[in-house]
Amino acid sequence: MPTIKDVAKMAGVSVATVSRVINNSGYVNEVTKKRVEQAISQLNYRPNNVARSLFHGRSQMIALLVPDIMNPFFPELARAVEDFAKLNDYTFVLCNTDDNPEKEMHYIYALEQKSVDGIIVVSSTVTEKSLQGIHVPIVALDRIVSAKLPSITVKNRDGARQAVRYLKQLGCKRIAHICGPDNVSNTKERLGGYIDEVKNEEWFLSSYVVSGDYQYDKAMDATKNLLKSHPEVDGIFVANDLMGVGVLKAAQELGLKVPEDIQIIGFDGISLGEKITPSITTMKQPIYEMGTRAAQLLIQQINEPNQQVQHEEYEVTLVKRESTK
Amino acid sequence: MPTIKDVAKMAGVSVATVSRVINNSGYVNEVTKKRVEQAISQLNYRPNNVARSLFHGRSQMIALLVPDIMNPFFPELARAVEDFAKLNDYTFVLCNTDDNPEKEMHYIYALEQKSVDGIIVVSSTVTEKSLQGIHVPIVALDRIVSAKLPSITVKNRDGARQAVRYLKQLGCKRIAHICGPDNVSNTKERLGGYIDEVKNEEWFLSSYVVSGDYQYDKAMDATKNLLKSHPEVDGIFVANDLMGVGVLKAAQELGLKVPEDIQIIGFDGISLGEKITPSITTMKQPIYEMGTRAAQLLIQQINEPNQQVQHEEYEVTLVKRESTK
DNA sequence: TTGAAAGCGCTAACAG
DNA sequence: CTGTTAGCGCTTTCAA
Repeated sequence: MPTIKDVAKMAGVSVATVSRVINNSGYVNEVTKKRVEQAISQLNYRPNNVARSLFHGRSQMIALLVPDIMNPFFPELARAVEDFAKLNDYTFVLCNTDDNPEKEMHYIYALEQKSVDGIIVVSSTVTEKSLQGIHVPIVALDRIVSAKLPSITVKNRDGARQAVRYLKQLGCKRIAHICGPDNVSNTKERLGGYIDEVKNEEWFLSSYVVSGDYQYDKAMDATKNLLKSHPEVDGIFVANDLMGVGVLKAAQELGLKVPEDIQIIGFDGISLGEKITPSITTMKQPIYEMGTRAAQLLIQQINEPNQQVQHEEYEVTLVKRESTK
Repeated sequence: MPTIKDVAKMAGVSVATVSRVINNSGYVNEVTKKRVEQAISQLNYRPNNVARSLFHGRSQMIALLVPDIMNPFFPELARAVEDFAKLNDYTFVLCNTDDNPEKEMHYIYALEQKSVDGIIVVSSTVTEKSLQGIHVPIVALDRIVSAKLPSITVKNRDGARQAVRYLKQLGCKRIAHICGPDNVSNTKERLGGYIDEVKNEEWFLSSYVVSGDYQYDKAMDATKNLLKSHPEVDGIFVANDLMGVGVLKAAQELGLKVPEDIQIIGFDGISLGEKITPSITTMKQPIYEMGTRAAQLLIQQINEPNQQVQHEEYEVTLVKRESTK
């Protein structure tokens, strides 16, 4: 790999001049500029970004930490962040944390030590305390981490209420809820919305709420158990679409017809939900918009570190599909 | 952020000694070591990796470039690479290229300029020529890029033949094929395998082959058209599982029962294939193993640059599920 | 308009 | 066992 010195030598100038040409900064004679440019292209020179980062203390790189790269929700989010990053000349990288606090902190440390300029985290284990000593700007996405961290989320409670009301409106008499892991902020909110709507129903039982941990497998198992012990359930509000697919599978394996015997409504609006049969009715988050906005907020933070902390909440919208009547 | 100097000052030693402590290299008195360690923890010092990278010319980071992060096949692959990277103390990052040559080269350049130690690419647009002037070790995964690049792939042709033979064995009389984009190496191989098995059948028509571009939407549309003009088709070999889901959807929208009216077999073995109903019979690739092996090969390359170029081909295995009888 | 030189934070001879 | 120093490749004063 040629360095700036090689270029300087070849062009018969100093490295400072080459630097000026590369960065289009300061004065440089048109003629020498041409000479330098020629040397650059002849040597196929590309500046070493590590050296640049060392000097500037930044790397023009941002990262997104997601808990589960296999849940399509996160790749969709990643796409948005990536696009916005590219538009703003940031290199984008994606890291998978398994919602494992150690992996999470490992990445955050590693990235900061690489002078990453900012990090967007989807996390339920990062805390204000664990972030002490971290200086990179961080934005929380999808889940609230701390009041001190800017965040982009949706109106989970609202969305959940809408979902449950819709099931009622469709005639469901016994509505259950498959929720996420209880340490995730949006699990609580979605569960809260469900409870709001059912707590005064005389049919409501606390055993109508079971956890699927935001995972397909667990949701499927949980649903089978639920429906075996509570065959009267005729509607399920599922806290995310991935689990929704599992609930569907469970229902079908138990010989139940969807939506005739049991109606299902999910949350997220991932595209997988419409790819399958029956397609899943869902509370759709503006995924792309959220990812974009998180990236935008992050870049703002990077450029002006002492912004006011913002918490933005997006609306979710009901998308009617085949898993409901 | 404290630097090595701050630590040195606080501990009353030179930066060299601090460096020795950090890296556990050379001799250092137990007592001074303790002092240094104390200073480190008091200052919450973490070495600046950019400076290290600049010195060493490497970053302990590897990257994976995938064409479509929304196709679950790639996240699954990514998981494997990530795990192996972590085991070997490499930071892992994932980049999405959309199979867009510019994005691909952009990433490759950007990563090389960041002193990334190695790159695994799933690509159909990178060529030997476009890689001129690139010095990072590269390993091709899933698709062959050039004879000069080590690669990890599967026996696509073989797998395709097995798939088609299985459909025949199940009684299919007219078997169609939904293939991938024609610039991808494995599209040709899978198509080749299909052709091998059907070219001598008197029923075979070239219009039984249509492209779905490895995308859900396109595969669905293509299948609808296919089945409208060729209602006699009773079996489809689909070049990947994601398209398989689309084919399923198309069949169902046309009112066809799977597998009663039409049987479907996919390729890849992504976990989505078993999550849906009916689950998709498929030719399963050893995804995790392949990702792991690619990472291993890459790290070998990094450590000993002039290895012999290896091309490894894994077997695929038939996994019978509900989309076939 | 250009060059010399300091320095970003770290490591690795080399000398003591 | 420890410190001094050069240098990784680049940018940016400061002088000329």
